[in-house]
Amino acid sequence: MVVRITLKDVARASGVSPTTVSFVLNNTPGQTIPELTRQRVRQSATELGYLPHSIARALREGRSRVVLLTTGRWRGGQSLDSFIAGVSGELRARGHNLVVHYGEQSDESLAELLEAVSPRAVLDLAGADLGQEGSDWTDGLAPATATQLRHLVDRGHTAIALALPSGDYGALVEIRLSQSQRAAEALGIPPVTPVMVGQSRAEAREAMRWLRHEHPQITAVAGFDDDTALLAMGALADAGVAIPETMAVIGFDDARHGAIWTPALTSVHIDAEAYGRRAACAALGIEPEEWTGDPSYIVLREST
Amino acid sequence: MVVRITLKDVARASGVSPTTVSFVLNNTPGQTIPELTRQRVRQSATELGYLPHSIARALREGRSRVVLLTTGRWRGGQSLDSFIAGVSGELRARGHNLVVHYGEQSDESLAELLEAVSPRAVLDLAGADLGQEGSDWTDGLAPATATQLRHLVDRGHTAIALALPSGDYGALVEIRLSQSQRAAEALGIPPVTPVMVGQSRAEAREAMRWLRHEHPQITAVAGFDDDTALLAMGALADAGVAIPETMAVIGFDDARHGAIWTPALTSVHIDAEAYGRRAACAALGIEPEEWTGDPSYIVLREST
DNA sequence: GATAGTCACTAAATCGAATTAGTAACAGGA
DNA sequence: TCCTGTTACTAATTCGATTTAGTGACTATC
Repeated sequence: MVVRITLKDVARASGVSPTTVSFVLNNTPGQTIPELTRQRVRQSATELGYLPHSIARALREGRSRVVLLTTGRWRGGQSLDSFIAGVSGELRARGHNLVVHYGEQSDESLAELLEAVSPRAVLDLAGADLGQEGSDWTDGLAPATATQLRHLVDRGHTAIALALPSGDYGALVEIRLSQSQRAAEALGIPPVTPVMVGQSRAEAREAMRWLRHEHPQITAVAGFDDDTALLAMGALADAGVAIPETMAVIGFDDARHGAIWTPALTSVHIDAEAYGRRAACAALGIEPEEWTGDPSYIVLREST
Repeated sequence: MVVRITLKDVARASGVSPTTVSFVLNNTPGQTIPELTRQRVRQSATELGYLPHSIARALREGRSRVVLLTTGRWRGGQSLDSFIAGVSGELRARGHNLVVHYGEQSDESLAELLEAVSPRAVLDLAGADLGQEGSDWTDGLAPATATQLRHLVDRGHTAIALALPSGDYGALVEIRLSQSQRAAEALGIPPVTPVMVGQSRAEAREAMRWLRHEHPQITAVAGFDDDTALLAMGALADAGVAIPETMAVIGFDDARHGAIWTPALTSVHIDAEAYGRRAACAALGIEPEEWTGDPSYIVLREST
């Protein structure tokens, strides 16, 4: 930190010019430098503990080797954590770093941030990348959605409701719904019945009352996420409905606290690391590695 | 992005040298520049939409106007969110930006990250800043801890257990415990009884059985956090204990899902924004603004 | 009228790495 | 012998803002 080792220092130590050092350390193609010299340079670089000053490099190259991830209002959930871990790991392996900007941001502050970091790329979970279908991340949810419904179908349920939250989840609610309908079709069951459970226990009770009155044939509720599922499950319990005997409930994205409940909530665990790695490759403009199948699985607890 | 407006452009537009522009825009002290010229410069700067290129600036100044927050394993909770919001807001107001690095990091990758971002300062929640007593953030929890116990005392409880999690919470468990003991003393009640509820429902049941057998006089459980409190509450419910009549339960840090439970969990809401702002000032080496009292309050639900 | 002091500026160096445009030195072919 | 090509390098410029060290022009003082 205090004394910075620069290209010049390495050049001096190895008896060549800074230019040559740069050529060697960057493996600049089209340069004819004998192996002996290369070794000398590399050795004194490691001996001195040379680390390229990335700000200088960024100034020259016009952008830094940092990728910025903005999450917007998106919060929590196991899958976000593993997604971030995946992005971060992949980027690191490719000489880059991940940096996360939290919270919703105005366009203005985003511009400032871009200025401040000059990232190589931006992964915007809040905006385009999450909001519209077709991104890796949202497409990644489709198999998980299918996993959720398949579990219920495997247990003999065919009339299924999808509990949806109200509040600021952006386009994600729509996406999950349409993915569920597609999955239902593929599984050969009738379309799922969407039901808004709102944010509070009272709203959820009302919603469940409506559901059981209007759709008495329904025997299972799939949740938009674990909180939504828990809200529905609590409301059903309040109404004296036996879970899972009369009504099965399954969550989504395996938030830790689903396990604490009585009955403990069955959920879909999404290993989003693979998506994270793919997203990282996409951000760097690299062809992503081969796809290794669907990384979502059921965490079986008591509610189904 | 594509066409960058530089100091030179502003200089050309306003008919002065880049030096003068820099002096004007940075309000460099000790410079005698008439107000008329200043206005001219400032006007063409805004007209052209000039934004200083912070990488160039960082290169010159030796560090960027970014503050890095590393969270380590610390996860979730309302208060982390508001803490981050506070830090972020304060920094922005002072011309800086916050960037969060998630996940535990090796020293090596931290060094890399520092290289990549050259932050003005680092706020390390995982390490020193969180782990040891005496930091703003952990000291900030003391009044919240007192709030938690005071609520129980106000409701007539004097024999109180503190439910603690197992797992990787670092020094925070110790800190909360010692703060609780201090608060208990100040409130004139006997020391709280620590009880490890573990991670699973089964462990929690065992812990609650032990607690009720060994300390039958205890009438209230305070949680390390909401998940811990919920775990304890679920175990008590399993054992047929009436909540809050026989045993009151209160959480900490008001995670959203506490409200979904039956009975809904009373908790302590911590408005950590103020702490965040103070932490930001500390990071920038600025004397923080005046302290405006304890920003924690009780969210009263059904469990107390 | 010489000197000092302010005013209103500017030229040039600087931060560190990347890169373009070279240049000596030598080899091989016509 | 001259010319072309290759090898093994290097000098100098660039990225954009900051900052030091000036420089003329003018005013005030002795």
